[in-house]
Amino acid sequence: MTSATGGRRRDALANSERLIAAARKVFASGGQGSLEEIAGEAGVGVATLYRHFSSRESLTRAVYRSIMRDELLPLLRHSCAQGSARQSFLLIVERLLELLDRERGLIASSADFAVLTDDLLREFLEPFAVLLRHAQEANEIRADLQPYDIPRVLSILVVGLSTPPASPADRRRYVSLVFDAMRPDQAEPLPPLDEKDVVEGMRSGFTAIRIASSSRHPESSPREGIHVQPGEFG
Amino acid sequence: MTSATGGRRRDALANSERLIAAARKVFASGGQGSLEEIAGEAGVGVATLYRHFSSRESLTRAVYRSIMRDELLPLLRHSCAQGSARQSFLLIVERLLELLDRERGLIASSADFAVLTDDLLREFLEPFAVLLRHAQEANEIRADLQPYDIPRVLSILVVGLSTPPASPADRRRYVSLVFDAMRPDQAEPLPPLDEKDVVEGMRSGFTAIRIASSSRHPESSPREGIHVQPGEFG
DNA sequence: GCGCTTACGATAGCTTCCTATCACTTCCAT
DNA sequence: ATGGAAGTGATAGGAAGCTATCGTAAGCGC
Repeated sequence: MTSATGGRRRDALANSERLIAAARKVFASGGQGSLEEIAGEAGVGVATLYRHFSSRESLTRAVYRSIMRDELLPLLRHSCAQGSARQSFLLIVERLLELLDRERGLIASSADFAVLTDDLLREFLEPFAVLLRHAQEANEIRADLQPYDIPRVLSILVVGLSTPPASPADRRRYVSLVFDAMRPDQAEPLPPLDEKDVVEGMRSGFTAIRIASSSRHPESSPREGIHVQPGEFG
Repeated sequence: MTSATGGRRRDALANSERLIAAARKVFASGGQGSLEEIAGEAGVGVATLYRHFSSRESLTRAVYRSIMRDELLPLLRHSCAQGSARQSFLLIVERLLELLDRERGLIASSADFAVLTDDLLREFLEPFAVLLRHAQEANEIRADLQPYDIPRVLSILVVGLSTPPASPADRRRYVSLVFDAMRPDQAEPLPPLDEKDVVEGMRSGFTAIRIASSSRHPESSPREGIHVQPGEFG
């Protein structure tokens, strides 16, 4: 039981990563590609692909997570250290939209791109919560927004402006529109969040940022989660 | 060439409608159902299904359109005659969300539910434009929103709150949030719409409400469009 | 009513995703 | 270094979407 790798053999771990890299490459070429093609690109048999990822959806999720980890995590680390928190959210949405614009294959490969995006953004709940608190303390964002709202709103925006793909101008327009709704001087107090969501958010998001949505997708393995040092974003 | 039916034989037209009804029934039972199952339910062979609908996506689109026509059109007719236009938009989103909550099968059957929703809502551009103008004249909605924005914003909301399905409380919350962004006393003027969209909207939406997005889905036949009497919503 | 056109059912076959099996190889703890 | 656990490729096969064909039936213009 090699603690760092979750007890998996080194070759298995390597194959897993090669599969994700291969899928990422195939997706980047525009199409979703057959699973055989992806397995071939990774230099393994299709059976091995299925051993690591129970379905196309599962592989796609891993790829998406890998992209988010590479692109979003640095951005978040940087944002927390400095700058307007409201601006950071803007940056994150725009960055995400921009990179998804080049990832039509990934989107095509997702059976449910919206659910995927929502799940993955929820894994960033802790850093989002920190950013939100900063923004609210600076009176940049309305006080009745709660941490759980952030991944949800971001995913609604990202999905809504990726499918169908919006032009850069339209992206700016609708992102601005929604961000206008987050101003501190709002017209009406928001209706409350569903209690269930809040509780779930607290439980799965704040203690340790792993898979926030394991209940919806039990096959997802925790070892594939996005890992954030607890308290790193304070 | 029987003008009203677009020159199709009566039995073919009937089969088309039976197929839509059958699919609607199968979808309502929760699953997406195999196409053979749907064809069986309609009492026709699977080849006939493909003769009328080139793919599952095409059939799903027809079902979705049929639902929208049945549910949304009366609501729009009623809204235009009376009441707050802003309230009408609210009603439409909520109505749509409510009925989609019972249509998980339809959603599952859509390869791209977001594109479908966006396309279909765009077919209502004219009545939306009328409602918007009323709302703006009554200073209920910010003046820099344009007709084309309405279907887009509505589809973003509807899709974002249907996948993953949001609780009624969450739906109210996020609908309220976005509608707050549409208030007349907005913080910042919106960045402009993409010119291309505006032009396309004008061309395909305002002259005659048929298929607003024929360029993206050429296989859609005009005869299946949602028909609105020109000028009915004024 | 008649004949042409259109639409039909049945069926066979292709592709992709996915499951399952099995003999063989690689890794790793001891 | 070695035995056993973990991992692997190859492959066969099933389900579903989709295409294509063909002989037959039904609608429609005349």
